[in-house]
Amino acid sequence: MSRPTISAVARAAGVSVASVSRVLNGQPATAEMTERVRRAAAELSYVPDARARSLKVGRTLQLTLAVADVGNPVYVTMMRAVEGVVSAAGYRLVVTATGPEVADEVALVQGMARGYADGLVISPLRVDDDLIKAIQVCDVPVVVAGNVPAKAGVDTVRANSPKGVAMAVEHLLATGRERIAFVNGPVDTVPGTARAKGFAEAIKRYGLTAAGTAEATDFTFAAGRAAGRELFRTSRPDAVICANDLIAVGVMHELAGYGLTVPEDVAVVGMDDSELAELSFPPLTSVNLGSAERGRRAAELLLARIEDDTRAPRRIVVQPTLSVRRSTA
Amino acid sequence: MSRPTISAVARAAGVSVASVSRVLNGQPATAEMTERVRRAAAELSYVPDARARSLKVGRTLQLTLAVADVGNPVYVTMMRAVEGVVSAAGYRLVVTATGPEVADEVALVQGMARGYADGLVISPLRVDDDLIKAIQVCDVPVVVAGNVPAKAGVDTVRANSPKGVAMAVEHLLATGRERIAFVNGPVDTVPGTARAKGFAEAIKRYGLTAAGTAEATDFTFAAGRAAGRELFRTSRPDAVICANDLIAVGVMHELAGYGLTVPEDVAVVGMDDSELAELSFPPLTSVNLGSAERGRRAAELLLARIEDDTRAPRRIVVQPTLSVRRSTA
DNA sequence: GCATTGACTGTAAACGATTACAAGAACGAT
DNA sequence: ATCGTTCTTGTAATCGTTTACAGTCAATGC
Repeated sequence: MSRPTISAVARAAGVSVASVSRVLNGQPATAEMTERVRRAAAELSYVPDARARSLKVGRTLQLTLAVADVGNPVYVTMMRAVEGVVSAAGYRLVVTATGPEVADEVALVQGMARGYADGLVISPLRVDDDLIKAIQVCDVPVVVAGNVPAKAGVDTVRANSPKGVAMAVEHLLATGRERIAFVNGPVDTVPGTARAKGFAEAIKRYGLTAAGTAEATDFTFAAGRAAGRELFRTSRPDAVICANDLIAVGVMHELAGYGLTVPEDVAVVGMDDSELAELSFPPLTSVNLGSAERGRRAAELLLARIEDDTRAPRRIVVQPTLSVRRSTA
Repeated sequence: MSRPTISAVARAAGVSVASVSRVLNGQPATAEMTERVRRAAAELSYVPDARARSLKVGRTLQLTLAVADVGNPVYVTMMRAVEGVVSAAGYRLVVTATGPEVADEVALVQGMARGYADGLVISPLRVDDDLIKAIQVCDVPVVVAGNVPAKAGVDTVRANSPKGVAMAVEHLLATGRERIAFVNGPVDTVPGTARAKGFAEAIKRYGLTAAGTAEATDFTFAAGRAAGRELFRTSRPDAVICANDLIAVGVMHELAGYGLTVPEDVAVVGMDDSELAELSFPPLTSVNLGSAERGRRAAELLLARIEDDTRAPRRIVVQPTLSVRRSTA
């Protein structure tokens, strides 16, 4: 048995479809009309068809969040934050995983024109001109949680990761470390380049040189572990800053394998301050790049843009904080 | 400038809308017709409206996955598995977080009637008659990843967690442990009751008594930590089985606080064998309840059900395996 | 050369809602 | 009693597609 339509309800209540629609959407009607429609709708357990409704009114009440990897705890944090804002505003959140390829992201943005959703928050790992162009010509509002050039003219919420790296360096120096190494993620990603630059600047500012660097092939535990092995083959730093928490945990595991203890022999700092930082052992000092706040602000920006499409694009920068835990004590 | 519609394309190409639709959907047409339509569509960068299309054809090509907590790594695993199957079949995956309340889940299932998606995989923490009834009367296919009574007559994929707990007990006994404690999650949840039952049966079978039990208020790290504290106030087990990995990690942190080392003083076993088990320190022995496989099978069941709605409901049970790591070495 | 076939193409009716517009009812003012 | 106003309700158009059906036209067979 198929779903009842609005005309079935109208027939059952003995009124017109227009009246049913009006009553169910809270427009004024007599008490008797309201009663009859309500009763008939309940009787048939009618629920309006979202497809038809969104075709007519031009809105789906769905928003999309696109992230590179649903498994990365930092995206989980962002997801929760976005979900909170979005559902409070009466929208449903659709979470999509883009692949690691920038082409996937371009396809996703172009696909938005199909009207699946009323807006998009995208957190791209890699950005190129195609993606920016796709966002610019996209006819549904898009907010980028990440770093794109100001001249692109798109709404943006980003972290200040160079400053975050600098905070980590300062903290390590202040706690007496002298030979600081850096394990980055893939340098052809947006966060990768930003963090590499931040580290280079920070140590230069303090007149230091890097006590070793390595590049993980990915922002994952396994890649972090491999990069840690690489790093310790040639260097003996007394502190390691890592491009994210997963890499940091990988490095800590590797250190344990060499009989080095954290924080006594080597201090380790992660980035993202994800739930993992708290769970890891020892608990990981981590640069909080404000993923929750970034998610929240991005969602708010998107809602505002949906409200008023003529507003000038805004670029929000969320400042980092440092969560000090035992891994650098 | 608003999106071009199919009639704009038809006008530009000098043909009828029906022809445009046919060409774009790959139905036979003359080479010239195909060429003209393709050219006009590309010219206007036309993409068909998903809302209108799904209203007409009655399908959205979206499937929904509903989980209680997007942050729980076990759901992340399941999510990835479902996403893989679903996108290979040409569907988009919509991930929704239900709240912890069963009423939220009922509302979600009822809301499916709006036609947001063509099917639903739901992994409910708590199940009651309302939820089962909602699933039964729901006119879009639903697959439950979890445990519901056979007489409910719904497609189901579930884990065998009693057997999983038994495997953990056997492993601990085989490695010389004698005083086994159990830290459960909330006992009013489906996995909570199943695991409590499994533990009670297993230790009885081996003629043991529990060396202590505690109940975390939630399947989270913080709750696990608190439950660990509770447990060790009164008991001195040499092994602890935990209802999931997050709780296990919480317990391990607590143990470290007492100067007890894992695995020398106390062995710890988690459940779910999530990514966290590998990351934790020491790496956590964990019962793999097959979340990836459960996700995969659930997705396949859903696709099959969409294909043929008359099939008798199936109940699939995925068998557990044990991933032995250092926490019980 | 004409009827028949077959392959394409166009016309128009859906899908299920919302909503502009018109029509009818009720009511008070003149 | 009549008119105008206001409030409620119904009729029908509309959103952008797909698709059943009918129509056109060339090719084929006799």
